[in-house]
Amino acid sequence: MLDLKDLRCFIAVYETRGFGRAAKTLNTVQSNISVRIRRLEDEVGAPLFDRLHRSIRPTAKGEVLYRYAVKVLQDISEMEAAIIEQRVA
Amino acid sequence: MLDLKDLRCFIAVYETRGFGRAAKTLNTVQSNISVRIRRLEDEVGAPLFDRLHRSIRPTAKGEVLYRYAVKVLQDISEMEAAIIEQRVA
DNA sequence: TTTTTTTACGACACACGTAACAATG
DNA sequence: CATTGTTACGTGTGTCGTAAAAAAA
Repeated sequence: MLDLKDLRCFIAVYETRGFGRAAKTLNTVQSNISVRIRRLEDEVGAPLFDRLHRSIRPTAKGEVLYRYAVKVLQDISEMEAAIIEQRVA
Repeated sequence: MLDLKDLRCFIAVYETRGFGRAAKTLNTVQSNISVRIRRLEDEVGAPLFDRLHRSIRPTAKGEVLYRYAVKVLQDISEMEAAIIEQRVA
């Protein structure tokens, strides 16, 4: 089942163009990033990044996912802010 | 940290007006619902439901959360559909 | 007695960080 | 050799369902 951590992880990899750099961003290690991305790819049923020699590049599905993932996390931030401020939709 | 399962759980409780009924909806048991809602309330820092004698009622924060939670889950459904259809944002 | 939520508990699964590996430049 | 992603493993944390409790109608 889809997890928000997977989404945050994917976004970090997409934006930093690297598993190791994403790991630093999220204060964790490469191996955790690796398994999360692989599990995401298993769920999607297709690779999200092309592994090149020394860098990675998002696939077409990766590009699509990124736009939606950003929106979802923005909505969640908005929700959290609304809850503590007691603001109404 | 916020979890999508918590959100689904909260929505089920809100819509069914009961922990037990939510449990049936989600194919689980009351106790799991109870701990998830309590953890959500701990994160929010305030109760989301008023426990009445034989029923529950959402608090003001609960009402606010519900609107946003529904939107978040809708966005996620949209994202999942877009990924398998390769549709662009 | 039935229906509700809460709490305790044991078993299993998952997530995390460490470490080692392979491959590239 | 430095940097990349992958894999294996031990430990801890979490999740799940069962069972029992307490309260109310």
